[in-house]
Amino acid sequence: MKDSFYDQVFEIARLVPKGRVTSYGAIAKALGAGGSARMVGYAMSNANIAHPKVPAHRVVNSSGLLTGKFHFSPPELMQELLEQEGIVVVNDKIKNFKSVFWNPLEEL
DNA sequence: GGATTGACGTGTC
DNA sequence: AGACACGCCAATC
Repeated sequence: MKDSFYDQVFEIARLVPKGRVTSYGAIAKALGAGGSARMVGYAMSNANIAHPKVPAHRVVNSSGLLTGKFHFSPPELMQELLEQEGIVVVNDKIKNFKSVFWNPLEEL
């Protein structure tokens, strides 16, 4: 499954710069999938076992909420990684989300 | 090959 | 502000 939708999602996810985050919808749009934001998230389920590793912690929902944190080995890992990159997370959501948001469409 | 599913998104109530 | 509903679309069963 190399040319599947998943791999495209992984690619974009890997392109997210350190200290920045993006949303599922943004990735979907960057892929031209538009409304298939759910697929992006669904694909990230494989991110845990995907190689090379995918910085899934840099991908959140449109509200900057860490929706998928419970999918990490330790759920708190997601926030940990984000904070390590200088991203402030409060109450499971990213602070200054708009400031750290990385738009794939603008970079690609 | 139809039905189910989902780490979403946007709009309403 | 918080809860609920519907739409979208590909992968999996």
